[in-house]
Amino acid sequence: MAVTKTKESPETRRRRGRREAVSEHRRGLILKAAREVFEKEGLEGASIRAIAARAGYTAAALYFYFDSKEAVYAELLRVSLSELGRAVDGAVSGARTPETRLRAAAMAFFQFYADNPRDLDLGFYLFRGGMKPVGLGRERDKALNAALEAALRPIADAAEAMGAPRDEANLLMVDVFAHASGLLLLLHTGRIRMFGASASGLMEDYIRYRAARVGK
Amino acid sequence: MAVTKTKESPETRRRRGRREAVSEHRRGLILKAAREVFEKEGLEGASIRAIAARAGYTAAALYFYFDSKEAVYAELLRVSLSELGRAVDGAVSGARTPETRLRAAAMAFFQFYADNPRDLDLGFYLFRGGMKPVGLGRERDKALNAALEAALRPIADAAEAMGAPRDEANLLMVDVFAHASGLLLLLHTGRIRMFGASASGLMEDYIRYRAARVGK
Amino acid sequence: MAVTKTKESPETRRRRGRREAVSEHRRGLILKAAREVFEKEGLEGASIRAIAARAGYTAAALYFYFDSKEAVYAELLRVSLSELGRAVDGAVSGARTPETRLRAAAMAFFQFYADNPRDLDLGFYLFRGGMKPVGLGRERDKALNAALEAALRPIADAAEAMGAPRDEANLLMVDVFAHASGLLLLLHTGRIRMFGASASGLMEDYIRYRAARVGK
Amino acid sequence: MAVTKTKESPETRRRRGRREAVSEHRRGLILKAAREVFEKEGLEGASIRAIAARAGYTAAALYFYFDSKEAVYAELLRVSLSELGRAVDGAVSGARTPETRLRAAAMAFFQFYADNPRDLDLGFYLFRGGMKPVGLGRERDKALNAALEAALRPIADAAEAMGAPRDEANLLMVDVFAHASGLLLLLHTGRIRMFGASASGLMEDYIRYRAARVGK
DNA sequence: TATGAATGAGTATTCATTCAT
DNA sequence: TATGAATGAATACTCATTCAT
Repeated sequence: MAVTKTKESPETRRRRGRREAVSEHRRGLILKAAREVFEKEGLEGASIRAIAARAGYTAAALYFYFDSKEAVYAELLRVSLSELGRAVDGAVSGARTPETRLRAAAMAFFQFYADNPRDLDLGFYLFRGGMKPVGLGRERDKALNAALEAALRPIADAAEAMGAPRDEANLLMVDVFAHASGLLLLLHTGRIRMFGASASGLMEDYIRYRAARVGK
Repeated sequence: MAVTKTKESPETRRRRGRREAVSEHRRGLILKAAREVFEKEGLEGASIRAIAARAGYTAAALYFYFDSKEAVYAELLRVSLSELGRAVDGAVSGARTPETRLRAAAMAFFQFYADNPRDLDLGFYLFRGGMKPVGLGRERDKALNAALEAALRPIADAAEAMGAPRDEANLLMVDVFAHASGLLLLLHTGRIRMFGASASGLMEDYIRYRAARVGK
Repeated sequence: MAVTKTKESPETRRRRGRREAVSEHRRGLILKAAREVFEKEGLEGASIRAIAARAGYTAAALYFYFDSKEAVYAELLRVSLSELGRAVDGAVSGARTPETRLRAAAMAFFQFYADNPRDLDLGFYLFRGGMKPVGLGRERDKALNAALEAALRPIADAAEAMGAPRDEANLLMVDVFAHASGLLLLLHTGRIRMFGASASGLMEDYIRYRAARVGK
Repeated sequence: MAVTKTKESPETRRRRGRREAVSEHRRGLILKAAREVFEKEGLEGASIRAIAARAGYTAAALYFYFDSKEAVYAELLRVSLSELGRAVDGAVSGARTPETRLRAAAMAFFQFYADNPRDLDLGFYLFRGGMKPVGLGRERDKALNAALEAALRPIADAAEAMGAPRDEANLLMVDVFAHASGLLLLLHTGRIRMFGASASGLMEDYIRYRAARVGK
């Protein structure tokens, strides 16, 4: 280091704390702007310039807060997944029996994305250029995948509590994930309406019958 | 205008017919090229120039055959959906009982996209920028949706033949569509592998149990 | 190919010839512009935009004529080296004895760069970022190096004709190359003047004494 | 202004001295960092930010010690030239006769840059964008040129000691400078290897024959 | 019908520098 | 003295599209 670092005075510490808080806040504003642009323009239109402009910044300024465009999206996705996780956990915690926990978790997962269509897009962003995984860097990728899996985990846990062997519980979890994803896809692309069906109704039916089969 | 429009002479008509046939053929060549480029490079790499080059044309020349890049993709999708329809019809036609028809149709649908991932991308391309419908013009959109529905119809038909009321048969069809879509999504994004599951196995399980419930 | 290629009509051929000539001419104009920008702004300022602007084009248009910025410079350098070669060959061809050929070749090399300082820069461009070879692609690089060597070759040839063994002739050639380069460097950076010396005088002295030692 | 300027108290003066010493020291640390970055990344990679980071500073902080990026380089070059001077002086001081002094000085000059290629880059940096003098301000420029000349001076001195008139001694010095520069250029750009020659061998040959001609 | 030519808007990212604190 | 924040200009290159010929 270039200077001898003495212990921080309380005043200095306070100032630094304030500065960091402000910085964190601005980071948040940029993320918010990113979300908005992304909501209005879709993933393709969400250029670094557009995001910066919406946040009241120069494009160059964003690089002070994020390393790259990918980093912005990764952060957005991270937050999204953690909210998803909270939503599922919250739903599960209010349920007594394994059966109700299973249904609560599955429906919470479904409902989260039904209510926040853009979060679904965000999840799909990991797989850009058609369906080719994009990889935001190995580590970040792993962390995001782990967060997704964590959000789904309560489903498998409930199934196990109902007496399903672990493998079966896992398959059930994946199956629920798939069904929810499919319905959400149809829902958000207007195809459910096209067939005159109700997405959450279908989800509930599915989960009811699926749950009934657990452990048999 | 000063030009007197006379009725077409037979000779003129014949010539025009030939010209149109030739033109149609060249359109086909371009589509073929587009498919190939698209298969090799994915949606992102499939630029108008790349397609044109592969077809032995200049980029500018493509605009004689298609209005825009979108139009090329729409056409590709149209062909894809009609192939899907044929695949499903073919599978159904070999099945005797309604039950086997139901399973055959559903699995054919699933398998078509499992085998041709790019066709799935193409389907999703209609909803680019995440899930925002791109709208290639109302009419074209309608036609494509109709083609998709036609490909799924045998599923509902089989369900009806098994005794399900029309509404329920329709819902079943949508549900199958959703489940297949979800599994395919997971499959093509590597998430099925991540959870150690087999997509077509899950699809078969799903359809078996689903079929068992028809009419009850 | 998309169309059946029939033999070109004379009219078509003529037209194509004209078009190609025009195109070639415009390529030349761009190269000229590049040279000028490069002369005024130096290598650092010679951006693709600046060149395009000077040529009356959009930056994007340049890519119709050249694959990349490097390609523009490579072409410039190629022309420069071929002119250098011609200059040396011309000088040599007017000399009768090996001794005069040696001097003529060396002085022609020196004089070419003394008269055209920017061509020297161009040569150094191959080695950008300090002295790190940049490599315009292996093949192009090789071709340019070969052109340079060809321009110097007459020096070694003359030395051999004077009785020097091949190895010694080659070393002489390199030595001449080095001395000329050094003097030119000093000349173009104003250092010769700083020491009150005459670059071409020094070059002549050097070559005279050097020639006297050949074969001894 | 309303401020009464009083004579500095001894205490104030002492404090100021300490402050300046500290400042000078930190300047040195930055220069050291600059040198290191520059050695690792070359001129292109040596951004103000990279240098600052290595020195443990923010980019902005550098501007308290240097006026601009150019200024940093100028300072680096100044140090480099003074080291060059020391190297030459050291070599000369160990030599008894004028002849050996001449050879020692010339070879020390050559060897310094052969061993420290980055110092050569630094020298060329003054003439960036090809050969266009960059001008760090007239004065600085003059100082740097003087330092270079001082490093070369022993060569001319030795020649004079051998009996050469001053003018001839000066020309010899320039000629040696040129030859060394040329060989170094070829050496650092890989062209010596290309012709299968040894740079220091050629330098030694050159200086030997050149020395033999002094005074005749 | 097809081409060559050209454009304008767009991409992410880097950089030296400035300034209020 | 030093920092965090911000900027504006710059970079090479790509793309879908248009238009005169």
